[in-house]
Amino acid sequence: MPIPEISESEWTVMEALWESAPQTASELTKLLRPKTKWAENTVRTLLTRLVEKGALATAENASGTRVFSPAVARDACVGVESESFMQRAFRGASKPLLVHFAQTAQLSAEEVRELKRLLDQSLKK
Amino acid sequence: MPIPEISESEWTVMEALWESAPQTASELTKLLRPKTKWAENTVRTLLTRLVEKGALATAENASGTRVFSPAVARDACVGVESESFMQRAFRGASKPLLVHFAQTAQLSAEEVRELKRLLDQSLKK
DNA sequence: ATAGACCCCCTACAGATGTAGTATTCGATG
DNA sequence: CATCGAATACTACATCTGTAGGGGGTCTAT
Repeated sequence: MPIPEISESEWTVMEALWESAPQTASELTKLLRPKTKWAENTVRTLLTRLVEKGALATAENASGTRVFSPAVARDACVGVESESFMQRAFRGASKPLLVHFAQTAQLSAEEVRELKRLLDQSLKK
Repeated sequence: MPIPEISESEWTVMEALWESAPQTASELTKLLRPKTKWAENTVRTLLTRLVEKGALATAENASGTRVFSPAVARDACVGVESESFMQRAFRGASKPLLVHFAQTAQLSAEEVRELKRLLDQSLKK
C-alpha cells in the first residue's frame, strides 16, 4: 500500500513502463538499450526488485510470457520523491524550494503567467 | 572540485556544520543527539566519509582537537541535489516541477506575492 | 602510576544499488 | 529426439549507506 522508494536505475525502468505498458522484459531491454546499454539480466533484476517493492504488477500475455505494468501512479512516486527531497535540501520548507527553482528556471513569459495564476489559485483554497 | 553527493545521514551532519562551524566530533554528537540518537562513532564515521568526499575540511583547534568545517557551500549542494531530483522526477523540466510545488505548497498571501515578484524578475534577465 | 575522559584509527556488518553471469526449463525446429 | 533460443530463476560481487564496536593513545585529577 505505501508507495515504495524507487532508486535511480529503477526510475528509468518505471519511466518506460509509465510511457507504455504492459511490456515484456526483453521488449523493455531493447527499448532502454540506447539510453542505458544494460544487459537483459540487469533489466530483469530491476524488474524483479520493482515487483518485490510493489511498484510493478505482472501478468502473462497471449504467448505465456510475463509482462510488467506499473502498480503505482507516476504522480504518487513523484509525490514521495518530492517530499523527501524537500526535507533534505530545503528542510521541508516549500517556499525556499520554490524560490530556488523560480530563480534557476529559464521560463518563458507564457510559463510565468501560468505559474502566477497557479499561485493565486493555491491561495484561494 | 566537483560537488560531492551527500547521503541522507550525511546531510544531517552537514546541516549542523553549515549552521555553525567549526565543531569537534563530540560537540556535533551532542548537538545531534536529540535528533538522531547516534553513537559518537557513528558521527565520526560520517565525518570521515564527508572529509573523504571533500565536503568537509579539518583543522585543529587550540587544544589540538580536530575540528570540522564545510568545504562546500550549502547552496552548491542544494544545486546538485536539485538538478538530480529534477531529472529524476520531472525529466529535467523545471516548469512541471514548479507547477507541482506551487500546487502542493501552503503559501501565505505574502509568500505568493514574493514568488510572483521573483518570477517576474527571472524574466527580465 | 591509575582511573576516567576524551580523541583517533580501523574494522564490522547488514541492507540497498548497480550491473551482471550461470543454470535451468520449455517450446519450436531440424 | 537433440538442439537452439527465449524466458525464468538463482547467484555474485563491488560500492554505498546506516549504524556502530574495539582498542589504543593522552591529559588530568586522585
